Amino acid sequence: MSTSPQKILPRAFYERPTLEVAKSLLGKVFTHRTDDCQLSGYIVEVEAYHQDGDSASHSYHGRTSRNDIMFGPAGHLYVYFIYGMHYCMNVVTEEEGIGAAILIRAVEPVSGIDEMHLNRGSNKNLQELTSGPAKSCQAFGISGVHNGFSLINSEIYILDSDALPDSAITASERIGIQKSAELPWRFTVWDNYFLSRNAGKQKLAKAEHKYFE
DNA sequence: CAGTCGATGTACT
DNA sequence: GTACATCGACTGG
Repeated sequence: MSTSPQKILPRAFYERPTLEVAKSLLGKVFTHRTDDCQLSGYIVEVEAYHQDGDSASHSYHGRTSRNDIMFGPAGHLYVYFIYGMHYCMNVVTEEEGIGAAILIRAVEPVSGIDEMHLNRGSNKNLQELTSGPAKSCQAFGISGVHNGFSLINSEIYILDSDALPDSAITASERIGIQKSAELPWRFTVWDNYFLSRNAGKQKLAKAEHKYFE
């Protein structure tokens, strides 16, 4: 771990091709600074969504009131409500006018873990805290009120970190979708303990911190 | 373990 | 009406 002060990722980081941003988001430190504490964790699983050729994307059929944030400037949070009870969070990519974003599906907790337990409710083990998109939102206290928040100058931001080696990153099909299901636009930190699902047939090893020391 | 299924609100056809 | 970028409780082996 570097000893230099950690830097908030600038807008230029997000204003790039979505698949590049998705891969380079792995290992970065998602952070929500609240009045009481700082919730943070390494991003270990993401999925890319784009208006071009991706019928699973909320933006595929054009701009609406729900997906409006996806078409706005990069570096903002797109939060949506799903299945009547859950929130999922995305980071908006590409230049303004293009509807693209990256779903944050799993995080490895770093700080504020006690607060995450409170946010998630009782009787959860550590792995259950953030091993899914709606779990991560709940653990980090993210909900619909945060839709459209800037990741550049608000209490929600992502800190830079050293890039992971390519050998640590796995691409696979996205989870929980029917359309465009063949696109390999899910990116994971290989074998991380906090993934929402196992990437393959391998037994899920308790390998957190493997790439983050 | 793996598979199934109900909960529950909103966007969109 | 129907589908939905999910989760957790429950079943059976």
